[in-house]
Amino acid sequence: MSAKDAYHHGNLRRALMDGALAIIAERGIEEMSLREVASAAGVSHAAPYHHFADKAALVHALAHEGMALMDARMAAAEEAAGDDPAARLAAIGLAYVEFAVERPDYYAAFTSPECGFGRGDVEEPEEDHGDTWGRLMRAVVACQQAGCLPPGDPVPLAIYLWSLTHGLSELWTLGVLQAMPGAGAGIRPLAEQVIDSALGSMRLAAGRG
Amino acid sequence: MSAKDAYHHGNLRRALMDGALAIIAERGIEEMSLREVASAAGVSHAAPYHHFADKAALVHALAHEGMALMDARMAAAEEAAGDDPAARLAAIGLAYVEFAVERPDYYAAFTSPECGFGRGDVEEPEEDHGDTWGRLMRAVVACQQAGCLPPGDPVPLAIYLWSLTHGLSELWTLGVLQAMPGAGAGIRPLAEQVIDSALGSMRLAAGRG
DNA sequence: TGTACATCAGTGAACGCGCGTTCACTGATGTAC
DNA sequence: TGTACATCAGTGAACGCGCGTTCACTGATGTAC
Repeated sequence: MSAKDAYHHGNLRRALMDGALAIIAERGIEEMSLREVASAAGVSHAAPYHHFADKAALVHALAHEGMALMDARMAAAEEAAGDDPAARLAAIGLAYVEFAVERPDYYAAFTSPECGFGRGDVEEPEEDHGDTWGRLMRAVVACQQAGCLPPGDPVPLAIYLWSLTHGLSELWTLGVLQAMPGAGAGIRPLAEQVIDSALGSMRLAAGRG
Repeated sequence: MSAKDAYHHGNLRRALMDGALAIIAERGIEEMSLREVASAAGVSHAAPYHHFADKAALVHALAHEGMALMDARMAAAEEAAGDDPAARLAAIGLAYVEFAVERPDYYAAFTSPECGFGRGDVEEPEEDHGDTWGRLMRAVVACQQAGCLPPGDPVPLAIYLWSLTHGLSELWTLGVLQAMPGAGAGIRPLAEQVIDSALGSMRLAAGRG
């Protein structure tokens, strides 16, 4: 970046967010400092304050963007899965795991205690967040109506599936699963197996009930 | 604590660990500093260095102790569950979730990237850690032999159950699930429902296969 | 029981560091005429 | 097209802070005789 580009950078906001993501991906969100982000963007450490009120605002912006990206990805996967409700639900789950594993930077941002998907975001999803929980619920209900998930309250089913995919993502990212035999093929086969197993055995339970 | 007790404290190591746990429980592991821990124990900020080589050693000790406590709890729950392999497996899972939720301080310590149950601990469990993974695997195999889990490679089944319980614990601790309707009764009914549902539908799948 | 002494576990000053944030500033940019 | 000027987005010095860690020290403790 030339000296001229540095002045009236044009995209400093974006550059700062990307720099922050890179640092988070590399060393974790606790290690991310505004000063390092600024210096990585080739800018003085005071410059970010023209684009973010404070450090928390940067993290919040990342969380926001991350949720929107993940929801978009889940929407696309759901759409691509066709009409079968079970396939759509599986696609949502797989997209969740893949996003969490591929983008631990975003995932760390919107999973962070201060601005993650704690209380408020589930109850009052902001519009441009996407509505991950709502999407999951609708897919679960559609499966119930199609008879491939047991009838009754959909909430416990949604919690079950969210826990499963969230836990799988987390154990992978923590490194536990990556150390296990057969992990060489990456998260995708494992996620497919886990999700198919969940939906498959639940479908049996639905048929029985 | 009197001034006399402060000298040759006798239990400063324990007091430091307890103080660290309290701070972690209250504000998270990133906020825990050796200086604050020392001051909470009523001792100068240099005193901890007579008991821990550095800050990482403190966290490591907490992780170690936490794993041992959790394993002990799982062992007790398993024992108390009697002879039915499915009941034993469910008890293990429930104990995992309860420990994680009740002791987010320990959980944060042994889940932390630097000294958590990342790579090494699964492959080479230290003896006094307890062997959480091994316990889970044995319980899964026992269920397979009893015909209440599908036959075949037990590893994916164990991963499945670990992901489920880990994810449930994490979503609860993050606060997402606590904001949902019906969360007033705490984690236990939810955990029981989720675990029973998993084992129940898998048992159906086992009967079918 | 008393005394000398080694060891143990504290103290408090000091180090250098990186951090978030503020502030007066200045050079570049874009606009009105 | 040229000029005056408001605004925008940078700079760099400075602030106070808490941190991990080191160090020489000292008072308490326990033990050998």
